[in-house]
Amino acid sequence: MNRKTRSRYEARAQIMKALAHPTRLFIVDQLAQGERCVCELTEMVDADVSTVSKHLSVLKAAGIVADEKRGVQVYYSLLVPCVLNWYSCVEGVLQASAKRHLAVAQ
Amino acid sequence: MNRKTRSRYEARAQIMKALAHPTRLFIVDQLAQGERCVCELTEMVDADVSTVSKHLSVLKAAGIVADEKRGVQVYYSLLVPCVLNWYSCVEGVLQASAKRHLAVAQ
DNA sequence: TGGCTATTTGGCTATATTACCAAATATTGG
DNA sequence: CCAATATTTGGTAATATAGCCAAATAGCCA
Repeated sequence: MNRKTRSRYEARAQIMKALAHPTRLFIVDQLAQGERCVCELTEMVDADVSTVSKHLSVLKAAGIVADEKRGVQVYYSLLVPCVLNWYSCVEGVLQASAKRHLAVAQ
Repeated sequence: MNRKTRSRYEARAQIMKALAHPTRLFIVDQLAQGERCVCELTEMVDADVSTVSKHLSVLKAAGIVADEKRGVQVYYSLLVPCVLNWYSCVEGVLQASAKRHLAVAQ
């Protein structure tokens, strides 16, 4: 793997990494239904505001969400809805794994 | 977010995390073209065999690849080709980010 | 059997990530 | 301006991840 190839895969991995966290996946799901401010997300997630804020900054840095300040609140919105299409695949993996574990147990 | 919801998102994140590494993404791409043994992948990746082996075990634990021992070699194959569909979305994010950076630079 | 090759596992260190708290910043309204 | 609220940032401790080396394991063949 040469340098150019490696950096391409690193860029991709960076984006995947931004999504590879339960709280961030949850946030993305919420934003799929419409924009939300940090306070709303914080209440839904049930973690410290600073924690949620940092999760949002990770998603923003990856280019997955956008933020817009309105008054004292900051509203986040989903910039790339196509990530939602991944779920069917992820669920497929989960179900296949479940089946496999079942088979092993028999 | 209640316990059940959280564990569902954790399961999903686990799978995403397994893919969120440049080397593992590269490996998945190679396996998309057909099964490969650890030694072949090691040569392509250019890292220690033990490192590649561990990456493969992460992918296997997530249910993304399967392994089959044939003689002294172990061949890995892609169990879930649908992950390849994610690339178009990832590339979209990357291009959008590039555009945004360009716009900021102006 | 004994040596050779392929792979995995254990151990270790360096680095990255996460979560919380506390403090800083920004905006609104009195 | 001051107080109150929303958000971000800095600091820190706990945990997770990644890479390498060395050692263990497994199969093949002379």
